[in-house]
Amino acid sequence: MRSSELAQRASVNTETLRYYERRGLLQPPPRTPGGYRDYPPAAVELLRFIKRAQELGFTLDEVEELLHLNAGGPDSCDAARELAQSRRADLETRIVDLQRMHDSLTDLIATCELPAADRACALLDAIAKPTPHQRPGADHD
Amino acid sequence: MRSSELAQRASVNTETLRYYERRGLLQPPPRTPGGYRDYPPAAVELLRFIKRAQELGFTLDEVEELLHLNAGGPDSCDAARELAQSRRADLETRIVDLQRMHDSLTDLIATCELPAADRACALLDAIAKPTPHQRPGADHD
DNA sequence: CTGAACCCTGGACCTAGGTACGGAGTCAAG
DNA sequence: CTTGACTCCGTACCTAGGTCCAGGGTTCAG
Repeated sequence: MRSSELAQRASVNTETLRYYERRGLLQPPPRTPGGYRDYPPAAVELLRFIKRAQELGFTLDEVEELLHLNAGGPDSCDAARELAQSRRADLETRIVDLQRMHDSLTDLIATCELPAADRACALLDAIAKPTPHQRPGADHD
Repeated sequence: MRSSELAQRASVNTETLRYYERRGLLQPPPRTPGGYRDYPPAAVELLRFIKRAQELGFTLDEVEELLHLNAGGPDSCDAARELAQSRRADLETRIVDLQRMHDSLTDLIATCELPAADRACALLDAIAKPTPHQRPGADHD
């Protein structure tokens, strides 16, 4: 199938196909006599794999690794699992970080909601200071 | 104080100071007769404000907004609070997304750990398919 | 006075993952 | 044969937030 058909079926831009090919993520497909790319039907699945993996937080470099792993033997499965576990650990760290930011913002907003007639903005003030989550004085270099 | 001193005290690169100035985030400081930037002591606090806000997930554009807000009257406090609330809502969304990715990866890894002598890699296989979290057939266009 | 250490500038470069553009070739319909 | 849609290619551009560089000026100690 042609670029635009594949692009449409996989919900990506045609330029993205070229980009992936340049990156080595997609095998260069055979060409028609006129020089047009002629993708096999399986390319749709492959692109969906890529998009799905991206959704799971894999970078394109990692997706490429996954793809090479897929081409390898049963040992590759262990390597793939390790990659997934490592990605999962990253995710856990990021979730904790975001949770902490979220809690800090909640504190900030609460501060701001205190009734105070002619206050300076407590929120802006509070951002400037070390958070209550940090040891007081820890930032005091 | 000089660029390098400020940079060191605020734990940023001196180039970052110039960058912030270019962006309008930092007021151009007065210059010494020799043309060197001469920052007031308060600049350290300002930079810490910026870095802290970034940690909280604000973009530099938003930080700039926050700074302008700070220069405004008491009404600005409400605007700042709204910004913080909106940022907090974003954070909530992102946390849920990451959590979902995390759960998907856990499923994937579990699949992979099933004993299966001469399996094809279940994980790679599983990524290619719609997740169990999605309606089966929803992806079936 | 000299050399080191610092600072100045505009502009290029970086990551990641694309997206857009211009000019030319191809293909199918009319 | 012409027209319009599609595709080709290389290259430039985009976001966000910086970072680095070359070539020059300043400052200070010795």
